[in-house]
Amino acid sequence: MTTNGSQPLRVLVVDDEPNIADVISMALRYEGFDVETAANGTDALASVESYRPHLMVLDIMLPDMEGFEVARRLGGERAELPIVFLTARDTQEDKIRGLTTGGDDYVTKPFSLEELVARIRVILRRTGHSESESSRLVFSDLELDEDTREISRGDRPIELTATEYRLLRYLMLNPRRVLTRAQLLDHVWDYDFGGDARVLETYISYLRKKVDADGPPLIHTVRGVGYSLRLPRS
Amino acid sequence: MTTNGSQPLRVLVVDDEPNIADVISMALRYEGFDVETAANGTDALASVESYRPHLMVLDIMLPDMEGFEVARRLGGERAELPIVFLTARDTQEDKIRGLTTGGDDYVTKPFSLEELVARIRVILRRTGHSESESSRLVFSDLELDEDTREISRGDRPIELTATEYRLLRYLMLNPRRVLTRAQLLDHVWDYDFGGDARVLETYISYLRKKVDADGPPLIHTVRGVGYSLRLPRS
DNA sequence: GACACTCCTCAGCCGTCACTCAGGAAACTC
DNA sequence: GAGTTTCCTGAGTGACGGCTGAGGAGTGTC
Repeated sequence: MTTNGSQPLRVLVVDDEPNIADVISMALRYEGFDVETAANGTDALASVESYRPHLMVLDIMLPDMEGFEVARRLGGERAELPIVFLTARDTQEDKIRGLTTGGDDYVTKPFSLEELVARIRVILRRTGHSESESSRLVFSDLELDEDTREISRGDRPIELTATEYRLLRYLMLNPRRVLTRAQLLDHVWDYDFGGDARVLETYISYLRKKVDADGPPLIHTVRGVGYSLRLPRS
Repeated sequence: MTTNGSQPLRVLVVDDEPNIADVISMALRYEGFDVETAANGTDALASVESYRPHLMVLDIMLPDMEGFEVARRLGGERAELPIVFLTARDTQEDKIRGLTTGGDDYVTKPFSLEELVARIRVILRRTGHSESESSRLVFSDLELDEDTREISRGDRPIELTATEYRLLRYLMLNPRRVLTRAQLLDHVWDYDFGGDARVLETYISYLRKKVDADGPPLIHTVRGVGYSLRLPRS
């Protein structure tokens, strides 16, 4: 679904916390990207030279230098390498502003993997690196536009909240596949979400009310495992 | 959106601060221009020869010579190369006025990227290099003329302040797409703006009062994400 | 120097959203 | 069919995001 034909897109993930770097790179590999990681700014710069990534995920806080410094030292190559910055929530946003240009974006920690992957997708699509110029996800008569965030079932528009949107989007990215509760919680909720796992059920319930209100149900429970987006097997 | 068919327009960016040069060149590449940079006057002159840009963005303060000097030394080519000068806010404007010819313009630092790109667009359109002869942005019954800066909704003219204009223009350049708060702040406000992010809400409020005063609302809030210019869904 | 205007800050209000909780329904087990 | 586990969903709540009116600082104008 996300393969780029013959050449997978290369993403360089730069974060000094191994846990974070691993989680991100695993998610991206799963999405069909080729991934390398670096744990500090020096290695990151070297890796840009050798690995030639199409996009970089760059933590602001690195042991040897700030992420901004890495971006600055890229010099001319900077222009061709879009960056998704990772920042702590309390970081002043103004530090980032001005350093992010048309192609860049940033995500505040803690984030959900869905959030991060979605941002990466949008950027790669805009910079023309992605094969799919369309931003629409379609399953049966259910459609989701990632640019405008508009959702519709048949002709009927559907309004979703932010969390509902992330959940439905993740389901639509993996149609027919059974997604475990753990997968859903990991991808849709922030990675440090420690709350009750039953939120998921609540939000599945919300989604059903809005998405499966009329028409055959698309959201199916797989008891003991998780949920799946599929057509009813009549 | 901004591609020029087969031949992208070439812009030479001359600034000795790498951060500034990078930000500008990234923004312009993102807008579909072909970009080269130079860090001083000597390189700039050489690059004009070899690169043959359609337009030059030229900082006044360069390590080896003033931007004016660069312009002067261009000699005969000067007439065919429009220049957007970058000046510090405290520079005497009369110095610039004397040196800018009909096709030129200037922008004071710090500027917003939208501002700079808009000026470049206007100049290229006037010199006949741009493919789009129209300077009008239209969305539904809302119209914005980039040359005259006139805005109207239906038959009713709308008066906007400078910031309101930049904000509405950026929204109209990206109709239907959801623009994040970060994107809006990056593009509409000066690149070193460090103030409260809530300005954005204030200006959205102003715009709504003027633009959405009568007629269906076009400016929509996407909670937790940003804003979007779109028609109400049924 | 008075005035007008624009930009931005600030604070209070309000609605909505994310999440929790609990009762009960459904499904599986034996 | 009883017991157990899993899941569904309505109600409730705290907190956050967003809107807007008021006002201050800065700048240009006459």
